[in-house]
Amino acid sequence: MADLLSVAKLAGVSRATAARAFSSPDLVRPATREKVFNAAQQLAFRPNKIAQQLRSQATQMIGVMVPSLDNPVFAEQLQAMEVAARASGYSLIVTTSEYSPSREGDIVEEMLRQRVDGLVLTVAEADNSAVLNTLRLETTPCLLVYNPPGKSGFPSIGVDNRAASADATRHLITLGHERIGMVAGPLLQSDRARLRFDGYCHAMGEAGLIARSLVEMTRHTQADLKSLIPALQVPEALSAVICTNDLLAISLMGELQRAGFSVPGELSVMGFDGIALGKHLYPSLCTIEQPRAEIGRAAVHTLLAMIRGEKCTPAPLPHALRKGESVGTPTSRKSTLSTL
Amino acid sequence: MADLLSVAKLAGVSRATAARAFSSPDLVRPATREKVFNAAQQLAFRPNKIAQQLRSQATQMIGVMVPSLDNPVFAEQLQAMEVAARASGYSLIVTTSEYSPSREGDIVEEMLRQRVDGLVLTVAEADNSAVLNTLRLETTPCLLVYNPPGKSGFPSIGVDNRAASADATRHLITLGHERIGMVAGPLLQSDRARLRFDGYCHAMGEAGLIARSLVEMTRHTQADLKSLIPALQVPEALSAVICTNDLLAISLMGELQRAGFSVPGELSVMGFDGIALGKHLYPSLCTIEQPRAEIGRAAVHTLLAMIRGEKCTPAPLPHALRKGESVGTPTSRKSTLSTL
DNA sequence: CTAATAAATGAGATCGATCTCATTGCATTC
DNA sequence: GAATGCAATGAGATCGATCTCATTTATTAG
Repeated sequence: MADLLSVAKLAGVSRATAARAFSSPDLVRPATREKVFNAAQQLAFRPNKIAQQLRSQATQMIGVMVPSLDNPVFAEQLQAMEVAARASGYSLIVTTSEYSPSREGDIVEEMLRQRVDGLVLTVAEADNSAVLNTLRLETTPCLLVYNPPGKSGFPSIGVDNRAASADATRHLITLGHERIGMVAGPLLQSDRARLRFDGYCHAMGEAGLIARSLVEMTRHTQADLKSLIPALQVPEALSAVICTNDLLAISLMGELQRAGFSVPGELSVMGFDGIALGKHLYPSLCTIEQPRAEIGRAAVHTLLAMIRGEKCTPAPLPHALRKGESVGTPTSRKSTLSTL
Repeated sequence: MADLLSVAKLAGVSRATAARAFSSPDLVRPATREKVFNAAQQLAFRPNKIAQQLRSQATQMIGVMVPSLDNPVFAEQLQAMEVAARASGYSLIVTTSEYSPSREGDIVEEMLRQRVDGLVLTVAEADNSAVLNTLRLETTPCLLVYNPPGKSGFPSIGVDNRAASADATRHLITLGHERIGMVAGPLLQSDRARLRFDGYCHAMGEAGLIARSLVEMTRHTQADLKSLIPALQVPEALSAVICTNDLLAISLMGELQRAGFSVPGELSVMGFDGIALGKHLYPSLCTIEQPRAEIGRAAVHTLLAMIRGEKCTPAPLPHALRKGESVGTPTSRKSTLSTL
């Protein structure tokens, strides 16, 4: 691959002049500039970013780590990030921790070696995170996404999980539900899932209702969900459940219907996240919509500001309650489902 | 950030020795090695990949371009790619073309400037693609994913779309369906969607059935899908439709049900892709499963082989027919849906 | 037409790691 | 004790672009 030096030679100028023809064309006489451009054309010259990065000590690359791209909530965020980053001349190095805190460290170390200009991370646990403790000593700007801001001290982009979950709960309460449960995936270890549980408890208490102890599943598989159904058939009937994320809600809804229960007739199901697909299902998923694309864009723009050296304390982004057919009033219910 | 030179100084050795302590420890006397390691530790030395890349003329980075991460079929592939790449010491630069051929060129150029060791692309049109024509002149290994192998001349990872679609059609025919339609998204311009239409036509002809002219939607929105429903209510009733992808199938299914039609009672709906969510819906989506994760892994391994200089002509990966509740027999049908 | 000033260009260093080649040091052998 | 050999280390070049500073060329003024 042709480099600047060969272009310069062919054009009969020095490296410096050839470089200037590209980076500051107005410092170069038009005639000379043309000679350089022609030479570059002939040799199919393509500037080497690596050399530029080494020289300029900036890579224009953002390191991104999400738990998994199998969950659309992260994929949709990433899609928006990519567009926003590219619009600002940045590229993304994308990695997935597969929900494993131990991998988080290796991944981040690798990205630091690559000298990314900044990091956008979603970690398992923002407080008490090994990676974040390491990063605190580094100068590379780092921004959290979805993780609640907190002791970690890092700026964070996302919604107020506690408030959002409380809103979801109140929505059900307003519809007349009283026996409301919460179902969490295998990731209750996740900080945001816990906040969602908090919010639910808060809203329940506020309405004088009993927050049921939460159903936490060890794994998120079809079999596990199925096994959840009999577990729901005990003394007191639940009329609604909130799932800590949409994937879980959709799966649960499917299993309930498959087992012959009507949603929302016998049980209302609410999700959390607002993945795009939920809108198109029947019944459509009632959920808390996190503005995934907006979160992605805000993450990029905030990080770029941090890279420029600005101090950033982003405010939580607004969530929205997305009504959906998966939630109804409890009145019409003739349930056989029971509480735990 | 501390560099090797400062480590060398602190350790009282030359740069060369310090470098060797890391890259070929056995060439360095144990005592010296220790001095270097200690110095590195003290200075929090972190090797600079950029310098290594410039020197070694290899980045250990793979450039990936997919149309959009909003479609789980790409997100799931990418998830597997990331894990496979990391396992081999490679990183991914991820970009999205947003289905725009014009963006494809810029994106690939950018990745070439970054000197990625190889490219994994999903383009709009493999034959007659501007990007691929450019890349043909380059030495950077390039591999297509999902795009059918063809005139482009680039190796390609994916299933046999034509055969898979024919299998889907035959599945419906075997169940007794005769009036089978096909619904395509806004992307019939996409090469794979056309092959799927071909396969459908082929299987229909083979069974002596009439391949309906295909319904192509200009956009893939809820409103558009809704408008499709009356368009289906003409003279002859369809008993089944195949959608060119799962997202479309899921949305269609939702709209049909919302409009009061029973799936599969009045209309069987089949998808294509096999995104994970389809399994958990009710009715679960009957579809052609592309092995997304396997495709992602194969893409990485094949590309790495190409980078090593091996010639690669990967065989199509096997697809699978995933049975699902969205498809039934036409007998029980009391349809009001009609053909076009 | 020359002096003074501005514009254009070139030489060389730099970013950080690594490779080649030369040199030093130590040990083995006769 | 000198010679031969290998192990360990250092000096310097290299990867490709860009920046600083010096130098040359062009321009304007007097």
